[in-house]
Amino acid sequence: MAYTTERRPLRADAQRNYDRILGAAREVFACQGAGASLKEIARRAGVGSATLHRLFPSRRTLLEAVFHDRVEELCANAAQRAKESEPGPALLAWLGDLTAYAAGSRGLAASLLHDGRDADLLDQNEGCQAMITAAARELLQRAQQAGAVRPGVRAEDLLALVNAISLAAEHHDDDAQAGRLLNIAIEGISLQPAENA
Amino acid sequence: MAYTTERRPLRADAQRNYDRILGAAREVFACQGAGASLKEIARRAGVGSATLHRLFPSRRTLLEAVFHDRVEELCANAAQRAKESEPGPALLAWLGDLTAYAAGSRGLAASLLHDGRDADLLDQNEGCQAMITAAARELLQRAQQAGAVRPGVRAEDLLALVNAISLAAEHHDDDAQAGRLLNIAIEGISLQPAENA
DNA sequence: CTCTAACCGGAGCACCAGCCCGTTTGTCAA
DNA sequence: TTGACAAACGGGCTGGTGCTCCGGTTAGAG
Repeated sequence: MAYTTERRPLRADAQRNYDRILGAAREVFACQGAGASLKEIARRAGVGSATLHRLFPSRRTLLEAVFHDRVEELCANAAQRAKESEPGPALLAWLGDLTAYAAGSRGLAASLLHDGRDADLLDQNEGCQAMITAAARELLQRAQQAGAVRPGVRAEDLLALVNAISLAAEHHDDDAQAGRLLNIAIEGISLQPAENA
Repeated sequence: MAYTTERRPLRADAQRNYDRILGAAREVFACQGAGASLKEIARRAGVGSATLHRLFPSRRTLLEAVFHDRVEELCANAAQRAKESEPGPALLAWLGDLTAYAAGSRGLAASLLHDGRDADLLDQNEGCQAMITAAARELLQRAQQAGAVRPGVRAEDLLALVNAISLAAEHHDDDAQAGRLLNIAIEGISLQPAENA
């Protein structure tokens, strides 16, 4: 809840506003999607819009902050999966987690797409993207060493694909679609011949 | 160029404006992406914004009109591919065409996503989406009958995936990514065991 | 307690999509 | 050819956005 820029401790009032904004953003994003009005968030947080823009210079900064804990959780899942399953299944299971999560949090996918060349996000390199990429790379590497996944597949591609799938599925009424699309992708990275069903 | 609503012939001036807007939209979308300002398009077409909104009730209507000919071309490609290749390779080749095209026309993918529940688009069911879906279904069905593609795969899913891939690749600097992602998807739908490279 | 720098937030800017409505213009019948 | 009328036009308005400027407020160090 009290995640802040590590630069220098915020002044007490600033920290309070930071938390309020984060809370409001969580609610608003959840029910209106990631495209929601920032003014509305500021209003609901009882804060001027300038304050919001000072603490979160871009919409994406805010999104990253909002999703930060849940992404951490997801990365923890990755470690857990790695421990309790074989490399191959671990990766697959985690991709499932990821898809479910991304499809569930409306608009996360969309916002993560919008180009990484976001100045203030790059130096603060503990961004969500970086964490997830690291986790994915780890799982993928082990799966590849175990021979469960084709060697040509890259972690970034896998993530991009999952991201894209979530995004696509979000906009079709069909709830099960994300699962089917993921399945297409998975069958694609699996080394074993596909079943003949 | 002179594609119009088939309802009733537009009055001469209206038709002229229709064409001008289409021309301007083509230019503007091409260089600014599909999110470009509609006012700017109207301005460049030498037309009031109301006129644009009357002839094209939504941004998507305009996009559909702009891309209509090229989509037709794409569907013609599908027939061509079907004639000159085996069912399996034909589908794969066409998916390649589709990806290349979608990745090339910035923003088409994004706009096609945004939910199909667009009233004025549904009755005018000769929309791009419908044409492409039909073409894909045809190719897919033949490929499946020939045993080249797993039976579980649906045409809509395939299209959604290609669409998602184009969208994802568009936002990463990596130009070759679309190809790699498509490859992941393809290996996934192929019935033959993956090569051991 | 004082004083400064950090912080606040409303007013303002530029932009957008979409609509209203008085005006112009194409079209068709007389 | 002319007249009448519906069709089409487009400027300007509304209500929204993201973002910034700047005069006022306040936390908190000394």
